[in-house]
Amino acid sequence: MHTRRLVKRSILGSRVYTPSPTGDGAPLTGVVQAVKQQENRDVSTGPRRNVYMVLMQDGSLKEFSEDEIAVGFNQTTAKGPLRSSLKQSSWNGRGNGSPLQSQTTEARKGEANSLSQEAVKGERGADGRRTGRPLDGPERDHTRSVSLLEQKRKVVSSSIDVPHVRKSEEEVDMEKVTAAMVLTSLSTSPLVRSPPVKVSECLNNLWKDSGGGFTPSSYSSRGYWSWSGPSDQSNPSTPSPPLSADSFKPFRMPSINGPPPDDAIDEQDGSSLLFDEPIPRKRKNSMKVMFKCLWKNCGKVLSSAIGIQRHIRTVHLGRNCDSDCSDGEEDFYYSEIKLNTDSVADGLSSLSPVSPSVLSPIPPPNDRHRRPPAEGSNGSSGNKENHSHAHSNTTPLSRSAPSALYLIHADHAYQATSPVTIPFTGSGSDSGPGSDSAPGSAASTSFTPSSSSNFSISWQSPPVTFTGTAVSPTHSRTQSFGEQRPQTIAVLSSPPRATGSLSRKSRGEGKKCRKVYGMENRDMWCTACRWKKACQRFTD
DNA sequence: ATTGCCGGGAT
DNA sequence: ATCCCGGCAAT
Repeated sequence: MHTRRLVKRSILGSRVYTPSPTGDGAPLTGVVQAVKQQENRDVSTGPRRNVYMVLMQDGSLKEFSEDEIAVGFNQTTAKGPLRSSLKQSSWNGRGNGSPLQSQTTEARKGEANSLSQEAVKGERGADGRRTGRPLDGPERDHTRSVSLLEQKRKVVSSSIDVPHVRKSEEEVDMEKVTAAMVLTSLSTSPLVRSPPVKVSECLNNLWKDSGGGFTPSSYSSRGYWSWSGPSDQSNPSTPSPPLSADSFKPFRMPSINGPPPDDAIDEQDGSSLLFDEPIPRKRKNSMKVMFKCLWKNCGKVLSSAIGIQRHIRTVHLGRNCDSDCSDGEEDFYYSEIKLNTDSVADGLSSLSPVSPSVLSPIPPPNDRHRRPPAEGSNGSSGNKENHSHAHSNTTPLSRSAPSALYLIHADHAYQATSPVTIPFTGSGSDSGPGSDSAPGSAASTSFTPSSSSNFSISWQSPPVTFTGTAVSPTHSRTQSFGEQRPQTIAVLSSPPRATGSLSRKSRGEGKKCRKVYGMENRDMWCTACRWKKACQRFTD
């Protein structure tokens, strides 16, 4: 998306010169707050005449026509941006509304324009900036009502000298961030998200301070969003509206395609979605996958596996190397969360084709592959058993958004059982899977989630297998009986592990090789018994 | 505690 | 593929 192009067209927040009200010829400077577009109704002024709301130095708001003001010192360059910024203004048609309200909407668009402010500033140069006067009493009162983001933008644009040389890396970052923010704001509810920029500081710096004040540390990519980091950690029950991430994710994709651009992006992603939208919105097609950090007290949720891996690797595992040197350990510390905003009832039924192994939030604590985060900081002794309760960490999550169906998909291979094979005993050489002699059994094994768009999950078939009464019709006692179990009938059921204990073959009652021959005659056992597999000789 | 055997590692 | 074993669950 061409952020830069879009962005360059805004005039909002730009400093302009206005004719002196006293007519003494000394121009005043002001900052464009909004643009009114007087459409054809005002024919006298010509077609598409613009009126700019300009916040003057003395705190007053004045309207100026397009002809009366000039951006910066260069009047000719002003016209372009001025005119083209029409569509960005939300003031139009809302002139009677409260300024704050309209600025709220406007502010979000303003975020997209922050870059343009740099561009404009480049044209404006230092001259215009220095004409500002120190702020004194009345001005402060007035400017307090100016939207926060507006302030931020202005500060960024007016107080930082950004030489073009510097634009290489940071600007690219900024563009990404900006793009992300714009897209986020477009897709989220119009709730005001107050930026963590201190208003008073901004106001103070707005006019008088051209140098110091606001230092855009790393172009606010990390600094700007950093508030959610600590609070997130200390407050696991932070409402985490995955739906915003939901809508956010598609826009993120392009940036993820390449080499993961920047840690800040990923981090910010998760952070912003935790912060962004306290009120989840319903979406139609709302099955999304998020990745939740299972580390104790972390619970960070990111929308990309890369991001969460990086998060775990850097934050928890304390590894600084990039993703190449990952040994896959991160995999143990996050889990996939499937978010479903449909009703729970819907969720369960609609879910099964999508992810069959979705049920238990976290693999059971006895899982030996899942190591507790031992090497963490100081290794506080309580951590270990806590980790096994990692799934309980998700409860605050679900509590905070009760309408959403949270399904944590443990995607590790060891949790999936082998594909269901339906051996047919007897009949000599069973010619392969194609034989459809058993209606309804074989066909179900190769289930392709046709309706579920583009999930490329090549999931194993569900593990629930009934072992039919082991009809071993021609029960030969030869060792070469073969390894297959007789007649295991697979049944596809949607919540595969719900009947977990059934997945284990019920214990055989009859004699087994071990019983019959005893340990001392182990060599007489059937191979399965020797291998501690299900006995094939004395099947029940 | 014993036993059956699943899941997975080693070769 | 074969062999072995840890460990779970049923008994």
